[in-house]
Amino acid sequence: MARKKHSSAEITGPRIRDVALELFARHGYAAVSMRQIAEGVGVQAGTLYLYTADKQTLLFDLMHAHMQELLDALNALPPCSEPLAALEQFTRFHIRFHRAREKAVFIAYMELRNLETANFARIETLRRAYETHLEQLLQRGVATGQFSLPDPKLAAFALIAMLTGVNTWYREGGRLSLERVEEIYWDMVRKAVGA
Amino acid sequence: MARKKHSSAEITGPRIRDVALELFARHGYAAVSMRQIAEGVGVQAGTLYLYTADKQTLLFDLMHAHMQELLDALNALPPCSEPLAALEQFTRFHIRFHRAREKAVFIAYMELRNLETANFARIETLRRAYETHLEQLLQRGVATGQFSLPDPKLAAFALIAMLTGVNTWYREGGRLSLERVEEIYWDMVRKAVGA
DNA sequence: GTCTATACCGCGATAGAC
DNA sequence: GTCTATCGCGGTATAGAC
Repeated sequence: MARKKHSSAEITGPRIRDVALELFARHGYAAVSMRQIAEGVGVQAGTLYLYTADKQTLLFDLMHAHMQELLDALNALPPCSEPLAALEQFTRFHIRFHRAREKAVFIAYMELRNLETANFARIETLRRAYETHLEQLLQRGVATGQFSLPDPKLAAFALIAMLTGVNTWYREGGRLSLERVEEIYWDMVRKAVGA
Repeated sequence: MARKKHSSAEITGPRIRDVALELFARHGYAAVSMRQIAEGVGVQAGTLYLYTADKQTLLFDLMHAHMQELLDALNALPPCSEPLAALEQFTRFHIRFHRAREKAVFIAYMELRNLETANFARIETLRRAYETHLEQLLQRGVATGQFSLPDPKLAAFALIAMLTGVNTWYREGGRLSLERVEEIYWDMVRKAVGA
């Protein structure tokens, strides 16, 4: 069976990234060794280097894939020209997307300082694109008079920080369903922009 | 001069904490070595162990001192029974206090996972006390009918995340003064609670 | 109180057998 | 494709001289 020849290789690459994501999120990039990752995958440490150039590249690839997925998902949302409806869509999307990727989100925020300069710049560019999307949405609402905001840029920062904060306290099976959390946060977002 | 005998000891302890704060904030606890801290202080690595039991204790002491200072400063604010005025006072206090302690704040949020279980529990207790203070303030405003909030606990989480987020983008000498930033955030906070 | 020296360990990464 | 073995380095922490 010639097919068998490459089957484990096709599995090992993604497995390495899964294990690294888990361990980096739990203990932090600097605190996790390549040997630990290898143990989680079930291979020897040297084997990792068949799939990644080095530890830094492994971190960058995880963060880059996450940010790219975030932007792709944002752009895949149904178009929505009405500012208030667009803001509600963004709010619910942000909470759901980030909630479903708790580990990747954690890494994307916490491990920025462990990226080498060039890698850092690439991730920051993607993050800025996301922030700018919200900022422009808010500006449209201000232009139509539906929102009342002294500074749309700061408002974008403030809202993103507020919404991402859900990840720090939300636990599956807790007091509130995620749907209910979306409702409560949307209520605060709507009021905060003066709509 | 017998006084001289202990003078350097009285200086070295705080110096170690200053340097550790700086390095932990910049590179992360796990990425910083005791040798680096010693070099920053200007002593040999072994000397650090005259002032701290180990690296973990050094981290815990920094975080604990920060959280204790935060609560002490909060409790030292002039009493304010009127909910709207109290919320404005809290908003401005939070932004100013956190802005003035950028490094300690960063560590207090980022290095929680590097604390051993017992140390983690102690820090979490202090953090919860701070959150509860805001939650109860919001509840008073709901009780008087001045605030309109579906869930004061979530609102407390949301507002703290939003306000702490200032630290991620604010830079001295940037487009806006801190006083102006306080105004803009207070405007959003006031609206978000339905006041 | 600070130094030098060092024990002991685990790190990232590579070489070469199979 | 994965293994074993290893290089060279740097980690935390301690011992003992001064």
